[in-house]
Amino acid sequence: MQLSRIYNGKNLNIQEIVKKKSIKLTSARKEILDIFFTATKPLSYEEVKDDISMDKATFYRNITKFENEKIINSFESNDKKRYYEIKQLPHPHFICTKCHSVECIKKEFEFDLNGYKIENIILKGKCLACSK
Amino acid sequence: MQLSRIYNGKNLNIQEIVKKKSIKLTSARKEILDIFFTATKPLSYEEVKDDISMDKATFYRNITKFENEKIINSFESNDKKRYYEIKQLPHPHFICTKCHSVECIKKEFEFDLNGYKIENIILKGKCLACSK
DNA sequence: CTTTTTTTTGCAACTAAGTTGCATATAATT
DNA sequence: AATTATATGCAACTTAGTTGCAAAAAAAAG
Repeated sequence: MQLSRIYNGKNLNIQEIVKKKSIKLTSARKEILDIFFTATKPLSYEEVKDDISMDKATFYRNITKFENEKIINSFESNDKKRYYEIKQLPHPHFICTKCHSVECIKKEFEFDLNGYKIENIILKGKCLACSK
Repeated sequence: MQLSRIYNGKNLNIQEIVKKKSIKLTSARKEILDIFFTATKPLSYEEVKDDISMDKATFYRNITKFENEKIINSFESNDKKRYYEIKQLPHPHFICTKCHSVECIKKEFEFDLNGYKIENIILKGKCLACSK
């Protein structure tokens, strides 16, 4: 189990992060955080359910807690599912309207709407494979 | 009932548009198109249901048809609802993560991801009222 | 370390946006 | 006007996510 990773520019482990947020580190929460810390893209419940041992109610309740504590970030896709990722430096996401794949975009993107606070940018369209 | 509007740069009326797409012009479809032609922002089924006389099955089936015919465009919001608008020149949308309001953004944007075909840009964050 | 209190978990039942099957109604075609 | 094709309403269904509740696990108190 990988317990540490770059998080907001600092190399922290799960215990430290959770401690800072005063969340009890239960085994269910360890499982969830471990999966999302090692993931390279946002994942839905469907994509992780076979790798976790808890009930879906527990998964969703913990995810909600992590979101409130700003450890996890989420957004809706076209496929009616919600996708979750560890909150890192803000970056755009791409969602394919054909195959519903979700990717992180490394490229810089700036968009200034004065007065509005932009938290996430989602680009929708056809991914590399689907636009051929 | 407003039956014409600028559509893809041309001033067409509903009959002409529907004719071009070879869709039967039923009264349910007229109702739907009229609402979306006069709307100034994307709307969900919930927001229009009191202004239409058809069953929700009919609404969704027709919306799906309009999407296939590229008359209507849709995207998912944070509130689990789908939002629909008449397909016009591509423009970004803003979704408030607090009050769930949906707006069209007039401001120009450009984002080039080579190989990817971008169809819609969705900015998520706090709207003017909610970021105070 | 044992008891009490607080938080978390699993289970099952629920919610709500959107979908589907089917018989009937409406629109377009002949 | 009759025929054929398509659209509609209704009710039943689907499914991601939520909620109530009793049991289990942690933490706090004694």
